[in-house]
Amino acid sequence: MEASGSAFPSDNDDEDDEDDDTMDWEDVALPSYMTGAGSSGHDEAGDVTMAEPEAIENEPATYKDVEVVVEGARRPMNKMSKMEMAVQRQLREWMHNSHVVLLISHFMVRNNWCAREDVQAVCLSVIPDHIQRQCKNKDASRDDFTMGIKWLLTWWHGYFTITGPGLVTRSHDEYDLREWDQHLHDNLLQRLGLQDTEIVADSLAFVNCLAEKKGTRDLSAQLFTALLRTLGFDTRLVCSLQPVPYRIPARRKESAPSKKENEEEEKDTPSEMAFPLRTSRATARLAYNRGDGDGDQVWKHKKAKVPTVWCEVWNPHVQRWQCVDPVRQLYNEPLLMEPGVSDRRNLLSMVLALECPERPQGKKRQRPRLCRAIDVTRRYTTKWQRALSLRERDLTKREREIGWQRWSDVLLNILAGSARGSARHDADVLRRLEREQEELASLEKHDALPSSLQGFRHHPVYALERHLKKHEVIHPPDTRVIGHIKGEKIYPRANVRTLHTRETWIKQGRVVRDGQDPVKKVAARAVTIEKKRILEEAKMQGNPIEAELFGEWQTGPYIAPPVVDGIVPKNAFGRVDLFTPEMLPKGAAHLEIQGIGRLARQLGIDFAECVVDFEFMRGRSLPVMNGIVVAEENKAMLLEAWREQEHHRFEKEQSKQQREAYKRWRKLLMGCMIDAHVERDYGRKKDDDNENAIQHGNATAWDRYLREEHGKKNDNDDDYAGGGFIRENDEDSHSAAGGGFLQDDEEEDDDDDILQRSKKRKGKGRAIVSDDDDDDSDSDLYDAQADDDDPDSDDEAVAGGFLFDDD
DNA sequence: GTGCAGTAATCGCCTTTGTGAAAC
DNA sequence: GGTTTCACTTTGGCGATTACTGCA
Repeated sequence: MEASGSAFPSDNDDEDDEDDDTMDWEDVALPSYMTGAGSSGHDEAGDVTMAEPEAIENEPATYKDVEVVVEGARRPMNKMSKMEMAVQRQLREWMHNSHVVLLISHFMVRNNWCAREDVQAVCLSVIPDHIQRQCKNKDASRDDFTMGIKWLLTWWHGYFTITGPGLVTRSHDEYDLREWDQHLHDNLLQRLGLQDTEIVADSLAFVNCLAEKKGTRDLSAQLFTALLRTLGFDTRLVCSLQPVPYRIPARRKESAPSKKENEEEEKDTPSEMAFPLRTSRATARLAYNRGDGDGDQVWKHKKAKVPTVWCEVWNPHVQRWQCVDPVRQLYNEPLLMEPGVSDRRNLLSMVLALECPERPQGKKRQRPRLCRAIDVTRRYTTKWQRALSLRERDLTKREREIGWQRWSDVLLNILAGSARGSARHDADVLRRLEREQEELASLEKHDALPSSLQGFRHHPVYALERHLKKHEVIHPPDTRVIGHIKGEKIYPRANVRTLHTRETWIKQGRVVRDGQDPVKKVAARAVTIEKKRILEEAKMQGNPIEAELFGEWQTGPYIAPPVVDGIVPKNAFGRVDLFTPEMLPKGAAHLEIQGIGRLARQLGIDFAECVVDFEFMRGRSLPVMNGIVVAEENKAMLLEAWREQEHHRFEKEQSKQQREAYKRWRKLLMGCMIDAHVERDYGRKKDDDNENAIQHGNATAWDRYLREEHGKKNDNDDDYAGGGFIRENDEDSHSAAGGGFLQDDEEEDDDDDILQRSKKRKGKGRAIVSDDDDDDSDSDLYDAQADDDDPDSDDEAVAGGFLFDDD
């Protein structure tokens, strides 16, 4: 064979040559970029270099009738893989969830401040007398109650100046994480204009804002909550959380800027993006920048954008919580607290009402208990489903199947339940809570018929045919039509049924009954390479394959053929499908033990591997196995054999370990003996000033080792009783009572001797014993002398292990 | 301000039965 | 030499959904 610069070739190895002689090779001419001929083939140093990718792409190589075209990169460089996207998505979710927790903590701290006695004392000093007098009559009648709140709202409107919006929603893009790394301590928030609310260090600074009479909308609502509590109103601080979204908005292609984009560009500083208002932005900005007193009127106007913090007061006359917006002077107008759809700085997803924290009775200085936070979102939104979707992504099908709960649901349950469990609420408060929950639940159920087509999408009660998914159908066909909208029929959502292919039904343990016609046919889909080829071929022949879909009413439970004479019925692949436990053949047993199939084969027992699922890898579908299926009558025998085999294996393993241990000990001892021999025969010939030689005399290395170890022990503890090797020549100097090897020249280590010796030292020693009954400490030091009268304590002190001997 | 249609982007679901090398 | 175990690798297309824009 000749290879003219071929990359597949032939080293001049003799063996290779022999093999090559039997093969029919063909000479081919390689293009210049592969042979290295031409200018780019070798660099000046003579190293082989790669040709430019463009050259490869532009120069198709032709080998007789075969054309090879090297394609460029299939995926654009900036496009993320699915896995990268999943990682990014996970990161965003963690950021979102963390932000939610931090915001709740923030509002809980503020809520606690609103309940402090020192804060309320300052509040009382600023509230005019006539309002205080009016509020004292709040329990007299419904009108007095309402009037007290309205007077307070009016006074507050003139008293407090709004300087900013408070916390708002910001997108991921606005937080440049690279900058965070570099300037974390550089008050970056303020510099980037992301400081939406004032920094209040403690309750003193908080109440100082009341004296300064100005602050953000958030602060206004928080201080107003403190005022209401001061006047004896049962008040909750309500906050609509504005965390960073877990979803990234769709990135638009670069095109001519729209009108709105142009408007955005007009903004001078990032901070102004945080103040969206329906009233002219320019007016608000000018007023705010000037710092004149009228600027805040823009925030307080009834048509101003909705704030994210407000209050709720319990009205005993109507037995309901009523909302109070101190910023816009609104009372009991819950639906006006919902932000407009165009307001992207205020997304209503989770509204929490923080109750007044209880202070433990008789302990004024003690911290208040954790306050209860109730999810009251449904009271303030007409778009409940949208609020839920903004909270958190839906669980995937798999997550639902394995019983996961939404993170936000778990969190809200904890927030609502923790205080319920810990605080001492009277029956009245609990009843009030239950009633509120019922009221909120009914708000969801009694949704009015939507007025737009879009409103029917995902509606829990109603459905339109146009919104049915690919695998959905209205069943039965003669379902009663509830009404019409713009000429389209409205059906009950309960009659929307999901369809599946035969294979999908089998995975759910159901099988399509004989003679059933498919309800719907859709284009078949393929994922595996093999299936794709089949589909493509069918398409080219003009007969595209369609997938047949069936409804649950057309299926019945899957019943596998039974076991006969110990033989397990198998599918075409020699296995048993066991996607659900009900699919187990009658008379069979499922053994979920890995490797038991081998034993069954050895014993001549018929069995089949179990397929419980499929997974996808490299464009192929692979079955997921879990154990085997055998005939029920063989189960006991097989399990017994398995136990025996395991026992045998365990013993074998143990003896192997033991052999290994002996081997290592032998090696160590042999080494020591050789060392000792060398030392004895040649060591003494060394220099006389070698201290070791003089000191140890004829002692072997093993002896020296033991002495050194012994010496170390003496340095650490005068008496060692924990175990190991101890050589004892002097009774008074050492004692070993805890275990291990005791070598005593004069006496055997019987218990009486040990007790006697320990009693000699009793006056001096102490032992560490543990006392599990004592909650305050895990272990206590007992003075042995103090327990002189208790004979049991003597034993315990000895057996405890540590004896300190002053000798 | 609201709803609708169109567009673009994200994201979840569907699919459905291996292979070769190393270890035992 | 036969059998078992382990590692390999993280598709990709389509439909549903959502955000956004312009228009009525």
